Amino acid sequence: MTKLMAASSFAVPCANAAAQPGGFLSHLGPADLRQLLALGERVPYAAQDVLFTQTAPAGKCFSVVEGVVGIYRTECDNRRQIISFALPGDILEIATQGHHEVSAAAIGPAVVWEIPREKFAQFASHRPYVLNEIIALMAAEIAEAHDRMFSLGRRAAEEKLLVFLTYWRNRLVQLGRDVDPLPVPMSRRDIADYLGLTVETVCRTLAKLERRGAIEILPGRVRLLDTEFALASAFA
Amino acid sequence: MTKLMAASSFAVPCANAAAQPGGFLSHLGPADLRQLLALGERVPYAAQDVLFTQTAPAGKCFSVVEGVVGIYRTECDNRRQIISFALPGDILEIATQGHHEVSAAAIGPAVVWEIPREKFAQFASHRPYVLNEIIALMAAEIAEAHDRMFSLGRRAAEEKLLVFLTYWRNRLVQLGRDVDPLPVPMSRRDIADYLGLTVETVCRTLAKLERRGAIEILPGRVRLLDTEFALASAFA
DNA sequence: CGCAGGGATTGATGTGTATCAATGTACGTC
DNA sequence: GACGTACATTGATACACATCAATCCCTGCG
Repeated sequence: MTKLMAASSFAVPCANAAAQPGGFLSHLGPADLRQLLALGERVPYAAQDVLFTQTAPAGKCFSVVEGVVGIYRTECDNRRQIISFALPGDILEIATQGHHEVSAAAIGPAVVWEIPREKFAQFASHRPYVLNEIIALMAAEIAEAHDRMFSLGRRAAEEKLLVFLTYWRNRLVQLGRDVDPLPVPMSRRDIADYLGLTVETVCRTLAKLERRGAIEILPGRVRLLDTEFALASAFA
Repeated sequence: MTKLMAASSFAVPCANAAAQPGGFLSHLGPADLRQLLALGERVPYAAQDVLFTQTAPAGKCFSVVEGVVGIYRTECDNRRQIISFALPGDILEIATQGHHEVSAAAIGPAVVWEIPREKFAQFASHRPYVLNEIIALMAAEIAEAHDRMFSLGRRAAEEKLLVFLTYWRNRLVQLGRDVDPLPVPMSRRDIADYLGLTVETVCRTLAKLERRGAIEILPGRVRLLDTEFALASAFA
């Protein structure tokens, strides 16, 4: 298994970046894919490293290969709202013109595939079907943003946490990860900034859910026990 | 002035829908534009009328011609989060596949230009440059969604109101509207559902801002007096 | 003109979450 | 193995916003 993975990674470098299930350009042929990958480069990041910051010129687009990348917007007074956690296969800033309007930082060690914007534009310009892939990708991003707005504006802390945990589990399941003790690589502060809460409220609410038997808190992980029941009133 | 507007509306029916400044397909030539418009139809709606609802099949896309349309997501228990207020020139559900994941309703009397999805897809299929317009449109929508998430997650009620009012003024300015007493056609409930607050908090916060001399509340309107100062700490 | 109904406003009160503060815990470094 | 630092947790308290309730106001309608 491991050998197989290594072999295919060697044959098509950075295959993860583009061929993740449900990920970007999954419908591209191998020839296109190889050509596209050759235009970019693999860049490793350490935990907390910043990929790009809002207001900076958007010269490249990015695709997560390994690890988790936090996308966030900040205000001058240290307030931060995490927009999303990007996982392998996710594309960042693919249609951004001019300047970034968000920042991105590695949650833990991460590998990112980066391609200069003009090279990608050139690649796409004589492959019209790529544009449709981009549109589908952005449509999914917009739909997810709508979910987030509802959660941020209309859910209480406990429901925010439960929705987040089940969402996060589903994302990892789609990547074929083991989620029985669900890995939670981001800090409590990251979760708080993602949900529009404070660190303390996140801790307390998780503790409350644990006392109730809905979850079990482990170092760096959370075991989901009864979240479907706890969320019964939250889904239409 | 009025005569001129009427004349040009006659020459190119529904011109508003697509040729709004900054609106969709503003770069299309007149021939393309006329052909596209012929594929759809003008539909009038009364206040509160529903254009489409979430989970319904997304058979058409929409462009607001007159009035304001609220885009929102609801939960079974009456909770509602308004995603955005669509104004003339705005396009709705242009890339939605399958089912709507939001609902839309007219805030006041409105006119909407509607085109069957497959007809539009056919129109776009042999005009690759249209796809780039769509991508730019969606990129702007995503950027705005990021703003909204920050506001919903990280701003207090007063700041939410001030940011909303200045945003709304800017949007109307871009449409060439008179904004000195700023028209506010949506109800307090709509504003509350847009900002993630309750009706009462919206009323109270507006009253507080009025007492402070930042705004003046008029029937159906708000005069902005000192919002830039009041927002001094809110912008980076 | 009087009535009815829905939105807007204001008040009294409750509560969820933030804030402030302290302690606990894990991990990296010397 | 001791220390230091950052993160996590828990407690006490404050406050912003929600909730419940009443009144006001405007508009449409008989």
